[in-house]
Amino acid sequence: MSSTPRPLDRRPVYEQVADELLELILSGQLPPGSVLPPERELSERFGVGRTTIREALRALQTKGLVVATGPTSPLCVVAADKLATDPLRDTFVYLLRLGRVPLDDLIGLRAALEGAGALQAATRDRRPDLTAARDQIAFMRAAGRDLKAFDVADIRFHLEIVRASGNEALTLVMLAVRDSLSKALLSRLEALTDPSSMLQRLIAEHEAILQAVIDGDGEAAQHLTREHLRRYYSMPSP
Amino acid sequence: MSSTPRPLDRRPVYEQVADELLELILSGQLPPGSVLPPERELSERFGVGRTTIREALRALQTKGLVVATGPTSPLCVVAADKLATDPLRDTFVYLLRLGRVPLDDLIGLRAALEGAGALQAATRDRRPDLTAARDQIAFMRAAGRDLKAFDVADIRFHLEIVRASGNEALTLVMLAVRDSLSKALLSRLEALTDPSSMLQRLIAEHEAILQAVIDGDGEAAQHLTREHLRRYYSMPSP
DNA sequence: GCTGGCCAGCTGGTCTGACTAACTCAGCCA
DNA sequence: TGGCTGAGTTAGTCAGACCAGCTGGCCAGC
Repeated sequence: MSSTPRPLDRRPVYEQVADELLELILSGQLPPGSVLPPERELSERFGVGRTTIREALRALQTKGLVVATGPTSPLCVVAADKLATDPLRDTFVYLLRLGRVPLDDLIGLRAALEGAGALQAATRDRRPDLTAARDQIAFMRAAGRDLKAFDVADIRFHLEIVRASGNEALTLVMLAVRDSLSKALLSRLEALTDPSSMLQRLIAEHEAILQAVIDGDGEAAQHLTREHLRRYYSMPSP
Repeated sequence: MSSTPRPLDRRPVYEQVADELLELILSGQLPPGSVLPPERELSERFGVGRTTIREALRALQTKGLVVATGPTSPLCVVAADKLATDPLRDTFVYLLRLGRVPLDDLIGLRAALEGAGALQAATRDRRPDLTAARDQIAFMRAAGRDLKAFDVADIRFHLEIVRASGNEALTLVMLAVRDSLSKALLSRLEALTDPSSMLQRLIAEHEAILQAVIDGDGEAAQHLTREHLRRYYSMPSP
């Protein structure tokens, strides 16, 4: 009776289909930006029902590898530059909300990432372009009491510093962690009754960080960044 | 005719169902480890077809929030401590294979994470327990020419150092990055014809890192870790 | 009384066929 | 020429059905 020994392909079919499609995407046979065949065609091609195809596609969609372009148009493979900070951020949110990691650890992770980014930016061979970061400090000054505008410039400044490290992976993870934190913490600044002195201090800290990076003092850049973030996230009651 | 203004719930129903289930999980109304109701019951309760329920569950499953316990048993909410290194690692794999981030950036990210972990481990208030890390160095020595055994101890050593930082988030991300790298790179050690001298050097580097952490010299611990990893990943041709 | 096997019912996995709503585009009409 | 119409295609959704594996209870045989 062992004519078909069934070498343990006990995994559900939709998983196998998802894996095959995944490999087609990762191997480039379904290049980024290309449109996937319609569900019914995939259904025929794989010899499985449309339900199964849909569940496989849903998995790929959740992973951020394929995206819907319109209500009734076929899915398409995500363009490489549009790919996936969302799943990263979501994972951090889940880890936080399910109590797998404490909030302080996420803050520490952001401090570690940005500290390392500043260090790398300050010490890399090719001097990074920091005009964008400098501009953000000017925006912070110009913001005056406009906390919203200040916050935008703040966010942008930190992004530019990490970006100056030239490490795309560092940048992406930092963004994901920051987003997950901002989902957990309401903006600290808005809790302050008289934010102006705090804003002055934040501007000064940003300036110090930028200067350290410009001076190529990686150690200082890292340390200032870490301390700056730690203070920021423990703000109203330092 | 505007009796039902349809306030723009244009998102597909399975997404809305997934969001509701997600919120039930994150809010603790479906606590970790609890069993989800059967698909047919969810179908009735939400007033949607079973197809829709299944697609929503598939999304949650892909995010790693619910897991199948058996071939025919209902899904259950993942236990907090089992949650999600996989989606994290997968994301890095996709970023890498789709060319969104270069390999060197991922290596740099791991160096940044582990460097920061070593720094934190060396400078935290409460002295960390490093006996496990020390043991791993002994195992490396005992491994002799057994590259497999050496590698296991190597992996474990790095894990213990980051774990000594006390930052769970740092540890999780580091593990995910490392796994994604090991999927991209075959073990460097196996490419060497005469690995013994290299192994000696690696052991010495591990010892130096451990010593720096024990000495509380965060800066040295960080620097040694970063350089160690950079060398390791560019190994056969330094 | 206990054990073994049988059976019914529940579950997820899968398929089929059908319908709806929205998009696309060719072709028609003004 | 330019706008409109209608057919075709598509994802989204549903209902119903069947299978395979597991669970629990029941019953016959020891």
